[in-house]
This record gives sequence, C-alpha cells and structure tokens, in this order.
Amino acid sequence: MKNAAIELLKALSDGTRLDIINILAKQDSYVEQLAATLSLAPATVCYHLKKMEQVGLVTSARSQFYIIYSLNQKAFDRTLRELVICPARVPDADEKYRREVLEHFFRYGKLTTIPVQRKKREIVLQKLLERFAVGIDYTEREVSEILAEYHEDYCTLRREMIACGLMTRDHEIYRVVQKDDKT
Amino acid sequence: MKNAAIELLKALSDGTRLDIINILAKQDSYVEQLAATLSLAPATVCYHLKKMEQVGLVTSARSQFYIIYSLNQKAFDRTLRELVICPARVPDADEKYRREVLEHFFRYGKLTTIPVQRKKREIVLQKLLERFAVGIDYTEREVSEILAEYHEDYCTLRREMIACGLMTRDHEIYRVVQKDDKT
DNA sequence: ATAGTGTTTCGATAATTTTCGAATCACTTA
DNA sequence: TAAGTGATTCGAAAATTATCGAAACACTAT
Repeated sequence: MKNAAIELLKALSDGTRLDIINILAKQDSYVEQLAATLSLAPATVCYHLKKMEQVGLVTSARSQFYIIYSLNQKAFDRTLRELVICPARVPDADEKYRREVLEHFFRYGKLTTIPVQRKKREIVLQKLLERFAVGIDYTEREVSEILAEYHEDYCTLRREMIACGLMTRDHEIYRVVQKDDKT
Repeated sequence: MKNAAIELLKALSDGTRLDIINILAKQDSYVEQLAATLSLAPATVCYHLKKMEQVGLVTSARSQFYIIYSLNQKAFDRTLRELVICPARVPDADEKYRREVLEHFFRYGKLTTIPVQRKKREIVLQKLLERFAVGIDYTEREVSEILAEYHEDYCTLRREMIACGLMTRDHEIYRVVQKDDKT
C-alpha cells in the first residue's frame, strides 16, 4: 500500500465523486438513485463509491434491496496541512518547547515581536531560515523583502541571522549556513 | 475553467508533488535542486511546480540564476469540508438562525439535548433526516440504530420524526416524506 | 552583444484513471 | 427453493496524467 493521504486526496479529486459527496451531504442515497441523478451507469457510481469507502469518506449499510451510502462526517474535518505535511521528527522535549515558542511568537503567519531571549530568538530565526534556499546567493534587498513579510523591523532580523551564524554575509551577498556540513 | 477545488485537490493528490511539498516545507528550493533530490528530470519537476503554482499552493521568485519556490502556507489551513462541500443555498436570515440552532445542539457530531421548542426541534430533526434516503423503506430497528448515533433517547427522536410529519410509518415501515412533491 | 546559466515549453510515450456493458454476486421476497 | 431485485466485479475502450529529451526561453555576467 502506498500513502494513505494520497489515496484519500485522489478519492476527493474527481468531479464525479465531488458530485456524489455533495448529494450525500444533503441526503443519504443508494447506487441506482445516484446513477439516475448523475446520468451515469450504476457500475460507474459503484466504482466511485467503493473508492471513497476504501479511504473512509463514506460508509454503506444495507436496507432491504438497497445499500445506503452515507458521508462519514468526521473524515471531512481535517486540514490539508495535517494531511499533506509530514512532521518527520518525533516530538521530543526539545521539539515540544520549540513548538510552544513558535506558537507564541507567530500569529497569522507574522511575527508578533522579536524574542529578546537568545534561545527563543534562535528558534524563531531558524524557522525564518526555511524561507531561504541553501546554496543560493541572496542580495541584501532580497533578504530584507522576505524578512519584511514577518516583521517590520526586518533590519534587526537580518542582522541577527548573521549574528546567530545562520547566514553568512560576503560583499552584500547573503547565504544560508549549512549546519550539517560533514567537514 | 472547471472547479477550483478539484484543481487544487488534483494538485495535491500525487506522490511526487507531495514529496516536493514536504521538501519545501523544510526549506525553500529551486528546480534543479529538487530534481537532483528526487532523481527526476528538471522538466518533470517544473511540470509539477507549475501545476501547484496555478492553484496557489506554491509561489516563485527569481534570485539570480535560480527561481526559488516557496510553500504558500495559507493555502494549507483549509479543511476538506470547506473545500469540498458546497453550501448551495445563500445564507439568508432563516439559514443563519438554522445554523445557530444546529451549532448549539450538536457537539462532536452528537446531539447534546433534544430541543424542547418546536421550531428548534424541527430544525434538528430535519438535519437528522439527511441520514435517511428518500424512497427507501426502513424498519423500526434501522431507524432506531441511525438515530441512536446522535442521542440515547432515540425513541423520542423516532416518535418526533412522525409527529413532525418528516417520516411516515406504515406497518413498522418508516419512510422519508418528500416535501417537494409537486402534487 | 555574447556565452553561459537555469527554467520552461513542446512532442511523444508510458502509466494511470474513468467509463460502461455484460456477467456475476448478494440478498429479499414469494 | 426459485425468481427478482439492486450491487459489484470484470474486461476493454476512452480519456487523462506523468515523465523526459530536445528545443526554446529568460536572465546573468563577462
């Protein structure tokens, strides 16, 4: 089996299946009824329903001659982020602290204030460093523009990037410092 | 143009693109670097990036020789529900009241209490009616099982469905009453 | 300007997905 | 048990999508 998230997203990324979902959102239904509503062959509707059932988007239950399909409401309350972006590292104690710091200083994608404590400031700067590709030369202007997205005092942020050893500056050219250099 | 939601979901439902997203989540990057990391041709990576850029998942900005791609963080904070399930009707005054009532009585997909006021009770029952397909015969047991998912006192719910004229009962067979019968 | 970057488009091919008729299956009712 | 219902699977055709080499493009730097 591949990735469960991909299978779920594939199940959602088809016009016919979205039509079925929206019909079921209003009212439970069954294969023949859906096929008639959508002007499709029952085999086609069945194919789509099975695909969605496999990933937990819908559930089925027989009632006399019919098999009634229902939306699994819980499946729709996930964000794209938690579905798509894998956390990678295990949330250990350091990681927990890191997340708390980031949650405190970032609001709506922007920096509320620049941390005064060095430890916290480094965590925030390390996060901002993700916006800079490794091995790429950035001009001072480019660095400023990206940092300005997060806080009006981009000059301090830029200076601190150098001071904390996260970036190097050489004749107005800024570069990300690779910390995992095996030299 | 088709549906924007479908295009966005299609852009997300591919293993290679998810790989790219997860790399960009850690660090901005550019075509050649991504191609090298993923062992793919630059043309292929470009194809995927363009596809994601069209639906607003990533943004690009030139820096010297390179075009740096970044994740558009805002795009990832949407739930599947708001992406997939279309509201259909315009939120007029009645609809607003309806939503408030539903939000008040439903918690985590279950009914906190059965509304005493007739107007509110009908709104809640109408919502529960979505779980029953039209034109289908349900046994009393089947009706009870579905209603029990929402409140322990499924007997009251079942009785009220009949009392409010939302379902009919005929020799232990329950059916949804179709309100838009043009007779 | 010109040579040299990395990026994008184009065309073709491979791989995957959607669709549906026909056959089969699962279940209900008489 | 047998006949009748709707659901599902199967096989094949049609439609869509992913991949990549080659060529064209956009930009930088000499």
